[in-house]
Amino acid sequence: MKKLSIVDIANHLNVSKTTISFILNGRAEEKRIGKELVERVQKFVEEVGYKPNSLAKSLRTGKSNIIGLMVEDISNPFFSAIARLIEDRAYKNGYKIIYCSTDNDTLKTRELINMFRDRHVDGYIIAPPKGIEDDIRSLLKDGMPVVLFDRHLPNVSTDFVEIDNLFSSYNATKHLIQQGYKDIAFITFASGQTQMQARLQGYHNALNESGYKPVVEEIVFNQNEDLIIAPITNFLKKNKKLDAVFFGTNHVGTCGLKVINSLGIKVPSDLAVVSFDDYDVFKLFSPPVTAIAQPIEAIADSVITVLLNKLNTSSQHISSQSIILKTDFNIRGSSKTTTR
Amino acid sequence: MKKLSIVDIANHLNVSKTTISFILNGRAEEKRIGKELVERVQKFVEEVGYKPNSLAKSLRTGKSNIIGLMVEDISNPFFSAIARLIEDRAYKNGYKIIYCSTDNDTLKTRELINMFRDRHVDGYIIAPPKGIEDDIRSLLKDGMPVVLFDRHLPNVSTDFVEIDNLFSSYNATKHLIQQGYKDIAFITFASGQTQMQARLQGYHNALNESGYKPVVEEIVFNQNEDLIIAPITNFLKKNKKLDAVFFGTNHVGTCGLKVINSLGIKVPSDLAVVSFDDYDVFKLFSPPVTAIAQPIEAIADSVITVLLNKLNTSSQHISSQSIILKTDFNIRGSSKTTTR
DNA sequence: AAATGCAGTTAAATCGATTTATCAGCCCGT
DNA sequence: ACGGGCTGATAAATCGATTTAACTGCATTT
Repeated sequence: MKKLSIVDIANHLNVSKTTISFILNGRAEEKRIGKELVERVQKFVEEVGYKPNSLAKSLRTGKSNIIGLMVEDISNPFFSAIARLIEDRAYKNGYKIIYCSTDNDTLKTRELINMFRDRHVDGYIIAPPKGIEDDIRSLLKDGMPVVLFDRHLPNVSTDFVEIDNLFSSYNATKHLIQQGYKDIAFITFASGQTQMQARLQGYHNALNESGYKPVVEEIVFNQNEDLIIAPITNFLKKNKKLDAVFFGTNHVGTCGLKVINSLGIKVPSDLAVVSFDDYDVFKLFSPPVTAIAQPIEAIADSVITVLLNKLNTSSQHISSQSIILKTDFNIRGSSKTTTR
Repeated sequence: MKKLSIVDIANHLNVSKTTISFILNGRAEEKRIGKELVERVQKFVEEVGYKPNSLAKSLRTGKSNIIGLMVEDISNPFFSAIARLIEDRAYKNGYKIIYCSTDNDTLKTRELINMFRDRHVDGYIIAPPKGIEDDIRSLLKDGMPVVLFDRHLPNVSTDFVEIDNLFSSYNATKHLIQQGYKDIAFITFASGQTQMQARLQGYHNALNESGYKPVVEEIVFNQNEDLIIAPITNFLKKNKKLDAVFFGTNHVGTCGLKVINSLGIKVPSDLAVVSFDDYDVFKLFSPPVTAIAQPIEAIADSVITVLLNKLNTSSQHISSQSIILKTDFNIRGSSKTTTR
């Protein structure tokens, strides 16, 4: 028993396949097809469970109902949580997701974009690495709906969803200062991306206001965790006079906590800790780590809303919108209970 | 400048599109096409960067080069880590991934399978919920390559990749017993799936050997974490005489630790903790939690190897294979340093 | 009576590839 | 001089849908 095609249906009912197609696409009324026939067709289609071949459909219409989702790394809890929510919303709206991890590698991302393009995805959701500007522009030029998130590309005019990195970072640093900490380091991944630049800036702004000296350590990203732990270890060993650290991402923060544990550093008496991106590790560490929580649901909602909007309105006239969301600052045990 | 089709190429070179197709598919030799012509075509194709429309290709050949990946929940670190690795391997072999989270919901899974099927994915990688047996059988009947992982369906004969749940669980329980613990509870999600049944069995086996009484608490899964934390809290409050708990999954384990913290229970003096599925939270908890680590890379490798194998050998004669992998038992601080 | 309009339906073109079947020369042997 | 066997290439069918353009009656205008 092969899969049925529209021709099989048409033959069986002694009707033209054109008619079937019109009926199935809800254009029966528009095409003035008799109610009785419409019903007969619908009943039969239902009965045999006929589903149009979506490939053929896509080939003809140019629409695939697939959204390409490119995150930095799906195994990062921040991205996997967002992916999960985006997936839900997308499926609910009749879209499927093809996803991939870019590793912030421009070349890899370029290849993946081409792959998506080749697959005729209808829209793109991308956490873009630097250097991918031209590829995104090229997508836009061809009228593809693109929404960036987590960061944006300053020289590309496109829709994006972000959080208020500058303020969040400023605020967290300020918090440490108010707690009495003076030698506050900022440890993060080396990255020219906007979100990290903003976080760095926020940190600097807060320190400047108080006249404290910034100490920034930039780690080169690597899939191998040991190569992240090693430089953090060196850094903390060298800078013994630090009394607080601010980690720029959840991943750095987690590695940082591992270092702190292995060096036997006491939190917060030896060293206070704050991190960007809240998650279970920070909640469960002893003492729990104060962290900046991104509004994951709101991000996912905004992203998908903006994208669906672009997908449904063919008008190219809408100028691109930037959505900047607020973060939550979750102050936890260590800093609250400590007075110095 | 529209996208080029094979006809454009053919016209421009004054050659038949058939010829172009043969050359591009490496059948030039077989079809005795002149070397000179082959070169001319290849050069031009390279020059203009022509890529065949993969939809049209898929429509004709029936192959989509897409693998459907269905995990329980992509935001669970265990699954997202595996997804990441599978993604890498798949892309390296020219396959893309469409993924989705089943939530262990049979109905949702059924719909997703149909969606995948509709999209003509070439193969399926599934962590199957119960009740989906018939759908899987139907896939197999139609000759679709299917690999299950993390669990299997006892009444469906298909390839699957798993870990040795029974032994791992037995071993972990045994470890607690050897440390001197007597009142050991097993807390997990209620689930009829094979992996959980095996874990339960292992726990029971170990306790039976020692003549201790099993105490099992099964939590109903819920997306809302509060509804997981609440029953665990009740359970721990009611069973004050417990001296150890064994959590059946990373998610339960994490929630369990939250409960332990909020109740002010001291680990391991009040309560020793062991969990299935190792990850950062367990490593960084104080004291670090002993955990059973699944060999994530090996699982991903096995899954993709088995699937690619099935995809490349059209012969249906190969009987299905089951791969059972060993786990690592990571004994950490709490249990090692404590003697009772 | 020819023209127009409309309701109801459909034949045929199209999307962009792959694959089957065939064809035009040319050489060879008988 | 004619069938057979190569070589090198292609026309046409096919995959399964959508969409355009047209066609058949019948009623209504002009």
